[in-house]
Amino acid sequence: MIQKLSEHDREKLQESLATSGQKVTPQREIVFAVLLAKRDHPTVEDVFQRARESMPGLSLATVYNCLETFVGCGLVRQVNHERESTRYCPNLAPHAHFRDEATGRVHDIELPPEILQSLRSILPPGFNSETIEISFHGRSQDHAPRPSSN
Amino acid sequence: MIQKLSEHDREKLQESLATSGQKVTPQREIVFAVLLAKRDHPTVEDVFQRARESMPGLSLATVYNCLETFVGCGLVRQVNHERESTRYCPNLAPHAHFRDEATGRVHDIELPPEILQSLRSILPPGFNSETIEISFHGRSQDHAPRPSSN
DNA sequence: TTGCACTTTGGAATCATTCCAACTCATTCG
DNA sequence: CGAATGAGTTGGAATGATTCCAAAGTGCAA
Repeated sequence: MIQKLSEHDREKLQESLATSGQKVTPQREIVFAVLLAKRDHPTVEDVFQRARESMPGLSLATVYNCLETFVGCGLVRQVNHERESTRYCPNLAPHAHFRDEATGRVHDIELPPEILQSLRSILPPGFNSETIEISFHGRSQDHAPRPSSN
Repeated sequence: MIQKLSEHDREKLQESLATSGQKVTPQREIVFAVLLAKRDHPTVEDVFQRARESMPGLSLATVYNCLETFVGCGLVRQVNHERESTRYCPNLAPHAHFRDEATGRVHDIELPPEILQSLRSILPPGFNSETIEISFHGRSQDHAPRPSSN
């Protein structure tokens, strides 16, 4: 069972929603409380299950709505931005990706070894990573089709 | 229409496949050629469309199979590793994620501002990024449930 | 009380991906 | 040669996450 929001968290919720003309509802309170209660990066389904313990009538659609709302007003982040079709690239050198939100295009960004190295160094002991994925999201002025080198 | 593979690329294909006991087939040649021809990070559907121009009977399932095979033998990379359910987290401070492949759990990794800064600096001029997503994939020794701070 | 804007809801629809059973084709073996 | 084997391919069905939609609910303001 999920604890009620603290006064402070309720205010945060209320304010964030208000800035985009939206309201606090019992459903939103519970969904937000679920996210704060256990920070294990739950899926929508997880949130749904947990929230239902406190509000059995809650619907899955509402959970989707709440989460989208929260992301929209900056209360919460999505861990997997990339929920579109999987893309493939034959560039095996270490590189990052830049996704242009205007065009949907994805560009390769070269990744200097020092950076890769320093990234690896921020992992706490006991964490061993085989791959690192880095993706930038934004806009680029480069809208011309680039030569497809080979 | 896709150009045939160069001798060199065909060999690369042949060797990579051979190491995992697999063979070169016309379908695989075309799919690989499609990937090399235009390095724009195509989706499976894109690859399917392009490959069909050269081989009208090709099926979508085969394209999925080929791509999976290529990823398996290291010929090609997937741009979006994260093709599972979207996850959410209320940690708004800049941080990276570490996904433990053994448990499926996702951990937050603190991200020092210098690193964030140096990452931003590798973007070529004209690229403006609002968000950077960094995710490590590997194994961690930390399998104990961590206290869910709040 | 009525109207309006925002919400919630359940079910249908969509979309990427996976699964599966039938089929092809080259190779091996008797 | 002709059957058996096995990797590979195929189309269609199944799955799973997510989105869409239309109907109903909930204040609040005029």
